[in-house]
Amino acid sequence: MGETKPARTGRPRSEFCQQAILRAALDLLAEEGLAGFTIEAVSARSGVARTTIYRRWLTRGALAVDSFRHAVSAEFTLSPTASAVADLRTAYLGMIRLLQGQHGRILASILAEGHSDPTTIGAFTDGYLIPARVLPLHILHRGIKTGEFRADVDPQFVMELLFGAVYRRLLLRQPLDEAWGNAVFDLVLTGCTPQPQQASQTMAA
Amino acid sequence: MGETKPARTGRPRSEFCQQAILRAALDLLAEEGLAGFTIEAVSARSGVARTTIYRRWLTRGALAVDSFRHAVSAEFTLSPTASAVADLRTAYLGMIRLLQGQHGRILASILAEGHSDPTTIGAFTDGYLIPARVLPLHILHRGIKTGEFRADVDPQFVMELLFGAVYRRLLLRQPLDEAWGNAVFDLVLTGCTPQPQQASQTMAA
Amino acid sequence: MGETKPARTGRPRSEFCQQAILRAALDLLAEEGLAGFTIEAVSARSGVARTTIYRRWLTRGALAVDSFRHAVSAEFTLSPTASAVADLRTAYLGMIRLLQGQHGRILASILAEGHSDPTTIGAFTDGYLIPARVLPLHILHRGIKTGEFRADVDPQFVMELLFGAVYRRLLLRQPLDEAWGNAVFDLVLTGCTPQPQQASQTMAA
Amino acid sequence: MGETKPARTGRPRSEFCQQAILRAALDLLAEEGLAGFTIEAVSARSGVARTTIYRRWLTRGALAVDSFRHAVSAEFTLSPTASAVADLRTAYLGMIRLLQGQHGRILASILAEGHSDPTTIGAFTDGYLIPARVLPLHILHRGIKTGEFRADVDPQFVMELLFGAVYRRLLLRQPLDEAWGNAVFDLVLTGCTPQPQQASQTMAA
DNA sequence: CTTTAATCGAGACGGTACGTCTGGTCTTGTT
DNA sequence: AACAAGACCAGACGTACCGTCTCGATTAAAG
Repeated sequence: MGETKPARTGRPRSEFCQQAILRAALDLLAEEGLAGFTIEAVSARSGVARTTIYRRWLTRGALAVDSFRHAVSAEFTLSPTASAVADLRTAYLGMIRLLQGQHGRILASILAEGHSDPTTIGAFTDGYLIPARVLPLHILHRGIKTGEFRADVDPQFVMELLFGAVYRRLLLRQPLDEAWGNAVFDLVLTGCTPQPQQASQTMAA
Repeated sequence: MGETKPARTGRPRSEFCQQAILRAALDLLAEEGLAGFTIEAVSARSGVARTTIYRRWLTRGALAVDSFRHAVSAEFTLSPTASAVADLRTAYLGMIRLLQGQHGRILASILAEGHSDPTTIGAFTDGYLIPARVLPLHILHRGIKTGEFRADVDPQFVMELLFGAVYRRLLLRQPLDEAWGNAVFDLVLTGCTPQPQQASQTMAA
Repeated sequence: MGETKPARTGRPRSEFCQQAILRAALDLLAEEGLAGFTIEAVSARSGVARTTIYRRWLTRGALAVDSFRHAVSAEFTLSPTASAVADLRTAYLGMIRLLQGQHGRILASILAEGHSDPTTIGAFTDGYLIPARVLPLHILHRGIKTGEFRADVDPQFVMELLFGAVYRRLLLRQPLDEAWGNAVFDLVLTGCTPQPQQASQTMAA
Repeated sequence: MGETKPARTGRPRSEFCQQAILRAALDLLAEEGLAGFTIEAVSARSGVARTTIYRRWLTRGALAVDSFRHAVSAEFTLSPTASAVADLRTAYLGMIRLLQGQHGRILASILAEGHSDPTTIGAFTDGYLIPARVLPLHILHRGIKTGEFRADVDPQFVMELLFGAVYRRLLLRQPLDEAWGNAVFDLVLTGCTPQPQQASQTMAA
């Protein structure tokens, strides 16, 4: 990888600094949101010089995304069952549970920051969204094969609906709870499962 | 109204300034997003003194929300037809069409700003969301009465799903197009219309 | 006078306002000096509208000078004795006593303000200094006639020395006390009274 | 000195900036007095960022005093003669000559600023007045020893009278000229030199 | 007994400067 | 090289007053 050998010579980067910075960034994002999430503040809180942070992250957003990944990583392990629907629901509710606390606030920060800085959403998409989707997409594809889901269902599209509702609540500072998550899941699922008669045709008429 | 007599005395506020400020704010939000949306910049662009802006809006977010309302107001007129479903779809697609351009960018700005400033989402909810929902909610209630929608459908919840997907795309800078809008609408609708057999029960099993 | 008929018609100016403004101005100058002496503050404290103050005084300095005059006026009555020197000393010490408190602070304000605004020192000179000097100058002239003072003494110059020392102490925030005042008076007097042999000639040699 | 090692680390302060700021401050004070002497203006004129100025001087007055010192420093060299009186007169007239131009205006600015800000007069006293007095006080003490001045003369007090008159003229915007300076000096001197008979006793009587 | 004309309170308005905060860059010496 | 420390430029923040202006509401004397 190009990443493995960026610096062969000179003093190596301190792993200790890395941890201190990510920790401080995470705390600040959780406590005060974007407003308090300032390179200056991260530096002060972590005890690492400002220069060091700038050297490692080009933008505030990149640091935020890395902090989020650092916090969420290794949170997920899922033991698959026979039912793809059940597995998906478990994964979805797990995510909602996670986002109820600090992590939801941080995710919202990233989305907000992304509005002014395209590279942030790039980093978020590539660094988190896509990897995180591998598992649920896999479940969906499995379900399509077993017939639990309709064949014409677009897995990406399903994810979009499921999480669109979540993002909206996060940004509007409305609470996420499991009952609500189940309701969202149920409604979306209804549109994904095989049914005797297609409803949408009638409507378009 | 209680609003008509807030200040009987003193020099009245200039309506000209009001327009100039809202216009400038709108343009800046559309062109540069939150980053360029600075009171200083609004002042410079509108030719109105900074103090005058501060006098009228307590926060940047409040100004953003007002700009958005000012721009969107009187965009909507809907001639109802016999079908509640068709009316709702028309309204939804109309909104999507509107948000494809500048207005989408501005709405995203408001959501982003709202992350750091709770009053902004308050202003957005009270000043825009709730009033704007009156019409679609009315359509939904009508549809429930006529049996086009299932009786146990929560209109608020339906709106949440429909627009959650939209907000998510706006924030992730993904394009809104009508085909996509129709697909969202179809899927959500499937979960709202009467069906021979309830799907979700089977699934939860 | 040109002053008696500036406005024959219309609503006459309120004497009550005049008093309230001068009072408030005086208090502010005494309490906070020039820094707190703001038209806004005078307005707030006096309860009189800002416009009204601007209508009556063209500059801040003019108001300050008027306040000082208003406060000092009618403080002085002097019953002359046989000795011009004694009368002058009495007047001088009386002035020092007066300037020990608030009035000294206010006088310093006027001098300070005058630095940035020439009209203020004009107003001070014409409105206070010159009238206030009439009495001491009269005493000095009397003393010259009686031979208590040397014939070649310039009364204005004597006043300058006596009060230069006072102004200096006021501006450098050093205390004025009567012992000091007496010392100043004695030293200056030595240079004004007839003496057997002229000292200064020897010195210049 | 404790001053030599206040900050060993970090980027050292730019001497170039220091000079540019002091120069600009001096020019502004001379040209427009306190009114135009604004941190903003100093920054604009010197080309140095506002923050840099704030970092180095806590108050406007402190900067003014430093500017004055910077301008006056190394103006004075005096070659002592046999006569203490002559030396003192030379020093006094030298100072008056210096204060006739820009420097007088600047000194007045400092006194004026000092009225609202005690730290300014503190800085002025400690940073300029006291050091500048060393030489004349020395002359006076010498003169007392040699009998040119009376033994009971207080040197500080003499200086006070000499310069009180100067300050007064500066603040009242009256011109300083050498003839006047000589007259002040003569009069004050008369009170300091040995005389056949004490005048003040007669007066108090 | 109306005009008439100035005063008064209230507050909007365009400015200017304040002092603070953060961003990003740079220049030191130290590790 | 990386790192800590901190100077530096740039620019927006929100506040405080400035002096001017527009209102409507008083208030006396003149018509």
